[in-house]
Amino acid sequence: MADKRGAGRDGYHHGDLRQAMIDAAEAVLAERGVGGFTLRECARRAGVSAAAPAHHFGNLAGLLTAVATLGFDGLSDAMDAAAARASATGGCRLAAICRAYLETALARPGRFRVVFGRRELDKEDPEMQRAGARAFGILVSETRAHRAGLAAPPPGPLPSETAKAPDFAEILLAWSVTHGFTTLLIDGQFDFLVGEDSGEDLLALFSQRLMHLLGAALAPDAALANRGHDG
Amino acid sequence: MADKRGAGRDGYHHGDLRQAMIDAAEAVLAERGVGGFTLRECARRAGVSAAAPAHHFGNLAGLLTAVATLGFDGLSDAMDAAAARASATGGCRLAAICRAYLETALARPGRFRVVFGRRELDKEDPEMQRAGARAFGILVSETRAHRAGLAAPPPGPLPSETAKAPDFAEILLAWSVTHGFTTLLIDGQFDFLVGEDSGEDLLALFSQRLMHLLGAALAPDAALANRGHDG
DNA sequence: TCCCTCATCTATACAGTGTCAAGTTGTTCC
DNA sequence: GGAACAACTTGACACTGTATAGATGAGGGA
Repeated sequence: MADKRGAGRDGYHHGDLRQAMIDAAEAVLAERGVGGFTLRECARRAGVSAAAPAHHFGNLAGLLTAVATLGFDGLSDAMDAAAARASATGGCRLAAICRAYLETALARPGRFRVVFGRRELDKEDPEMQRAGARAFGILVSETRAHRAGLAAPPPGPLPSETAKAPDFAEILLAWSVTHGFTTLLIDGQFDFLVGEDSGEDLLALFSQRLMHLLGAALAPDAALANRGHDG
Repeated sequence: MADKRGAGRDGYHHGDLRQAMIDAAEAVLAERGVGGFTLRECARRAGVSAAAPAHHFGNLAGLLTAVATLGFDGLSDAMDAAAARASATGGCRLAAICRAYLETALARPGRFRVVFGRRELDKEDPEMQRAGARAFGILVSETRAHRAGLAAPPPGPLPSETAKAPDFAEILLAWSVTHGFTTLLIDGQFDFLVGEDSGEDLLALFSQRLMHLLGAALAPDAALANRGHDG
């Protein structure tokens, strides 16, 4: 007999508390942000005592790690879809995944902040490691294919095995500019530069300039031109 | 009569609690990171009750805002010094300040994380607004001078008044790549790419590639070459 | 000299947090 | 049907940030 608490809740046992906690966590993150995130509040929304989640997640870090895993996979899914769309329309795949990275983070800032270290996570968790490796693998293979002038990355060995290739500096720079722009935008660091309402303009500007930047800095011959400057 | 609690502590009153709290905050940040930061722990180290700091900082956010102000000014000082050094040795000023940004963050990761939004700050605080505007002003003027082919930025109006200039996209990208690289490096997101001990190599690599990237993407003619790509 | 004022600090209390130990409930399997 | 076990509750603990009221000492005017 499901009472009004929601489907699956039929008395003492919840039914699917793990999923309910994750849903509640996402809702709390969306409403109150990372700073206002609380394990007890999530348990309250799932209609369960404060100690109940411990059986599924161990502790607070465990729940956040599950959210971070979702975040990584959300990034990967969005990047994959964007790359496929770009291939279909003849656009640049690398620019498309960078823009997808930014848009995904903008759609769920709280989740994105959980992924990128704003609170303690369990970095040994195998599921999260898999999701993280998958997301980074997309960045690696797409950057490499872009530099090689290929239409799309060929199927090959796992990215983590080939990550120490000599061109990983370009991969890091492509990721850095995307991640940096995303982080600064989400954290409102650009607010005193542009009005609140011009977020769309900023996004379009990013895409446009990013194209040029990627084209100029990550071209196949870029790694060979080694100038003698000093810092 | 100063007892063993420290200079200036002569009984009921502390003497310079404000500075002592800031020092304690920096120490706690260095030891335990942002996540382990606690107002009560700082008060404990300053040899003072938990409620004492309220009179100087209002609340926890007030103390963190003071630390963030220090962080902004630390960034500004390091960038100014690096730019002057670059001018003296004939190096690229923009690359020098980007590298200084990275090195300053690496030297005090906890302080850097406080500056960039890992915990609640008082964004209306005038001192912090001044420090933030100063740091960003350096980035703006140096990027603009770099793009104009000048040896150094000329004295002119306040950067905040001219920030909406048409070339602010390039300023944002230069900041983004530096900030993104810094954030990812500090948060250990590159750890599975490179070994723990090769931080120096990564820093050198960053400087070298950054030079090329800045040269290619932020050259004076870069803004004019507007290709018809679509995201 | 005394006393008054006021910023500074202490003591105490309160609601809220994460986590642990022990007990309760329901399911599943023999 | 009973046993074993996972899932959940209850109650407690140490800890947090913050509010309030009271204690302390420094400085200024008479």
